This record gives sequence, structure tokens and C-alpha cells, in this order.
Amino acid sequence: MSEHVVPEADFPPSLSRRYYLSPDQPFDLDPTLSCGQVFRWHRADGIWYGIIENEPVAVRQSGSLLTFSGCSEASLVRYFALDIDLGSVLVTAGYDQYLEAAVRRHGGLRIVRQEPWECLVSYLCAQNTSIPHIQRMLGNLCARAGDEVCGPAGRGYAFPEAGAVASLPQEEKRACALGYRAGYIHRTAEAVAGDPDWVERIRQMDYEDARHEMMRFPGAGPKVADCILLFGFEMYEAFPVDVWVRAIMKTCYGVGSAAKTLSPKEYEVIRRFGRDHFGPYAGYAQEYLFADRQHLTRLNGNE
DNA sequence: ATTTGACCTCA
DNA sequence: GAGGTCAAA
Repeated sequence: MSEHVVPEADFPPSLSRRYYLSPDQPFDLDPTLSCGQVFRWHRADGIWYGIIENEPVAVRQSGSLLTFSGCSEASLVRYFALDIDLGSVLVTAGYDQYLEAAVRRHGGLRIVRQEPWECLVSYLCAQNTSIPHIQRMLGNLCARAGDEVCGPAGRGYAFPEAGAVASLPQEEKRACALGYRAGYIHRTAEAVAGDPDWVERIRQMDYEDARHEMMRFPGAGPKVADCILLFGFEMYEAFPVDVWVRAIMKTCYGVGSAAKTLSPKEYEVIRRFGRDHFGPYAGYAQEYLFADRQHLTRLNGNE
């Protein structure tokens, strides 16, 4: 697994820094990093390894204590969104019985602040496949096109800039197991490399306009656009609808059809319901419902 | 304007 | 068939 951050010399790094969570600041590393919002973290012996701002980072949690190394406290707080008042977010998001059950089982899950470019590529990869495959694609891409980075927490690969992705030879891309997504990623990388201000432009738009703008990238449809705005741009009203969320919304809220495939029209109906029902933090509600999918899709909806 | 099938890869 | 998208009916 050389594409991941690995500790130097095969023994755990000394996690020299400490951060204490306050009692009114719920946070849990495990559900946050394993819920499927990020794909480049991995856990070994109770320690999570990943990259924040191009630096290898190691983090461990025991209760309210976070021990970590490789980045500053400010970077850690920012990345894991520890400055967000999760309690009031979830109250705002409409605390119904389903959300309550999901929060009970996955408490402390936070939406992390991903880099927009990495987030964009990640969700182009994420269409129509499984999480292990997504992890493999991104790991391959970083190992082949990203710079190697070292630090006190270990070593790994930075996520490659758009220019580096665009200029990665065709056969190298194929070897990343991107499949037909390679074409999307190549053309999107070219567009981004030639438009360095794209992030600032999106940031200045409201959610609906940003969504429209995101869908101009090849391979970015409604689902991908909503994921990037939610995970990469802090637009918490975004309500991505995948097959799981669709099933949950049907089972628990009676929204949507029984058709085999999810049409653009039905996507609109469900995301609008989500936004209206859960409010400006609908995306947070979506993450908790998604995290609890195996439970929620087994309900009969009549209780 | 809506619906259908192909698409890489891996399970 | 999968945590979709696109282009062609």
C-alpha cells in the first residue's frame, strides 16, 4: 500500500501534539473518516494516516483527546471542522426520528473540509463503483502523478495538481484503473489547469449557480456536483442523491418513485424535498442518513 | 422531453 | 450490478 501515508521505519510515529475536545464539541474520528466522504485515509493500529495541506498526518483519538502529528493544530481544527457547532447544526437540520437514530449510531461524524480539486477528482472517480475501487484509483493517481511528501508522521503522496494530472501519459492513466473515468478526469484536469480561478469563482456563487457551473466539467452530473459543493465548498444545503439516499428517502419519507433508474427529474424532486425538509444544513442530514443506510433501508416505513 | 444502453473495473 | 453520466434513440 505504498500509495498511502505510511509511518517511517514501520513503527508508529510519536504523536506529540494534543488537542482536547470540549464536552459540547462532539467529534468521532472513526465515523468521520470511514463514512465514505474521503478516500485517502487509512487506519492502522488505532491510528489514522492521511494528508492535510500536502503534509502527512497521523491522528489518534481516545475519548475527548486527540493526539496527532504532522500538521498544526489550526490545520487539524480546520480540516475536521472542529470549529463547527455540530449540536446546533443537527438541531437546525430537523431532528426527526430517523435522523435521531442515525445520530445515535454515528455520533460525532463531521463533514471534513476537503480541497476542492481533490474533491472534484475523487467524485469523478466515485461514480458507478465501490469504495475500495475508488481508493485504488486515487491512490494510483497520487503515486504516479503526485509529489512524494515526508514529515514527522510518515511519508505519502500529495494530490497532484491539475496540470500534472492533465499531462500524465495515456498509458499511465490507464494503469490507474480509472476505466472510462480517465477521459472525464483528463478533460476536467485540462479545464481546471487553464482556469486557475475556478475555485474562487464558485465560492462567490450561490448554491444553485455553483451547481450549474460544476456540471460543466465533463463527467460531473447532479450527484457529483452536489458532492463537491457539500464536501469541497462547505455548501451545506447541497443534498446529494445516490441510490442509497434515494432508497432511504423512499422508505422513510415516501419521496420518489419506484422506477428502476433514477431520472434527472426524480433527482430534482428528492434533493428539493431534502433541502426543504432539513433546511440549510440538509447536507449534514444526508451524511448521517447515508451513514445509517443499512439500518434505514430495512425499515418498512410504517412505524 | 424522457428514457435506454454503453461504459472500465472489480466484486 | 455497483455511491452516474452522456449521447443516442
